[in-house]
Amino acid sequence: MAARGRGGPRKNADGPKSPSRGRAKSPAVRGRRGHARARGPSPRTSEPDAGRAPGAARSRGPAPSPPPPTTGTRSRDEDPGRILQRTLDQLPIRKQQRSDSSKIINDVVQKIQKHMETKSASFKDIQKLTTGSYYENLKIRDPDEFDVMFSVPMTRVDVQPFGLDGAFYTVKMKRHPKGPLDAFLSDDIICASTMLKEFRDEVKKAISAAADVKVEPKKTGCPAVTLQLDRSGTKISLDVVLSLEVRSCWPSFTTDGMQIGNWLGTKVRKEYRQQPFHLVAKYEGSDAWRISFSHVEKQILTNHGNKKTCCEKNKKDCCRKQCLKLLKHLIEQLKATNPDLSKFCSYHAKTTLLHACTRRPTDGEWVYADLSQCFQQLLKDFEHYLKEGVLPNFFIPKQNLLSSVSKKSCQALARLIEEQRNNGFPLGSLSLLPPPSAPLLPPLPLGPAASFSSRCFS
DNA sequence: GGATGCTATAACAG
DNA sequence: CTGTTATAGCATCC
Repeated sequence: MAARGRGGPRKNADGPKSPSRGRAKSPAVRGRRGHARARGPSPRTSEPDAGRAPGAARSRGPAPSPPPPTTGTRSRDEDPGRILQRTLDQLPIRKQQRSDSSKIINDVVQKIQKHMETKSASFKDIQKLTTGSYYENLKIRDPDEFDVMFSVPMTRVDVQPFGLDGAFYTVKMKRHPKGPLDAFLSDDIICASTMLKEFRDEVKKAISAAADVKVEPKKTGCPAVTLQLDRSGTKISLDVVLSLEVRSCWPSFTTDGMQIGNWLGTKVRKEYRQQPFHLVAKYEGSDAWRISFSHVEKQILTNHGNKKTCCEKNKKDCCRKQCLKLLKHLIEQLKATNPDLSKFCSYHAKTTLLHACTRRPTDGEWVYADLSQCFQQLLKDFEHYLKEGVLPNFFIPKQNLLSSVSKKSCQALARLIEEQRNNGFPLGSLSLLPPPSAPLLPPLPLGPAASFSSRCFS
């Protein structure tokens, strides 16, 4: 997948399949380390700890476009930027945990991959594609959920929409010689559920020797084979997803989607649209496959700046990813105590951010020091979608990601978020998570964050 | 086709 | 801030 922006000397920036955006970082610019702004619980001095969010309310310099409107509710004496920063500080995955989990996951994934390549006729051409939050560096708190797609490259297929919103498609093989997928065909149409059933069986075989890996029962409509790993106390769930990689023009339902022209540029958009797309299988129902652009999402989020240098070392930092992490965190927190919200997922958050980036395309509208305002605005965006009950898929505008969520749930979440937002610090409740490793220290003198923690949502 | 090298990103220590 | 450690991912070499 993607992540083209990474690795290897880029020979040139305009190879036909390179979505590179001509962004080749010159060698001189490399070696950027992460922004070490999150460093566990902040120092307890009164010094500015939250390195990056000092004066959220301060002037933003020559902003190319008007700042997001500030809500008048900035709270009393506490700097909301600081509260947000303290919350953010609690979200990163700890190094040791990351190391432990990835070791376990990589081991299992490699087993499955090897098995498919060597023991299975139908899936021997499969390609591994890592997707989802963890591999986008957007997973928060615990590395306990991983997504890996196993993708079968297709040549010469006819993809037809199935249904009205452009989310599902049937796949027909055109004039084909005998091939490894013949067993899944009926009238040359690839049957998703048959193929997925066999895939699932192969996954089971691949991990049959591992006592600490369990296969979850299949869930109708869910495209994944979900594995539960429990190795010496570390519990991880791994979604293994079967997909078809289609190298042809994107379906017409996507024509008006992914409006990143003003944000990342029309050239970049064109490059992305020249990449293959994926169709993921699901159980039961029809023989339809659901379309997925997770590889493009990953690239967009990696190369998220209006300017090429966004977030590079010694260049301006933006807060797009931070805003997304905070929104995901907020939704997770609300879900944890509210059963009515079970239908909401992190993809709603991600989609909201993508739309927000197209509406406010310049880096100047996402300056790190303005985290507080940017996040408030993002919450307002989300509330708007909830109140309308309509959140268009970023790639397929006709598809409403809230169509299967009841109006009641949408209203409920909108109200909860509004309440948070109008509270002065929407995140007050959030920053209460106990620090990752036992909080030996008394609450910091900086503010109510710590005392909020046990109060809200409990 | 596996080992290795290089780079991007991030956590984290000083 | 700088430097170190770690995973991920691409490219290249043998």
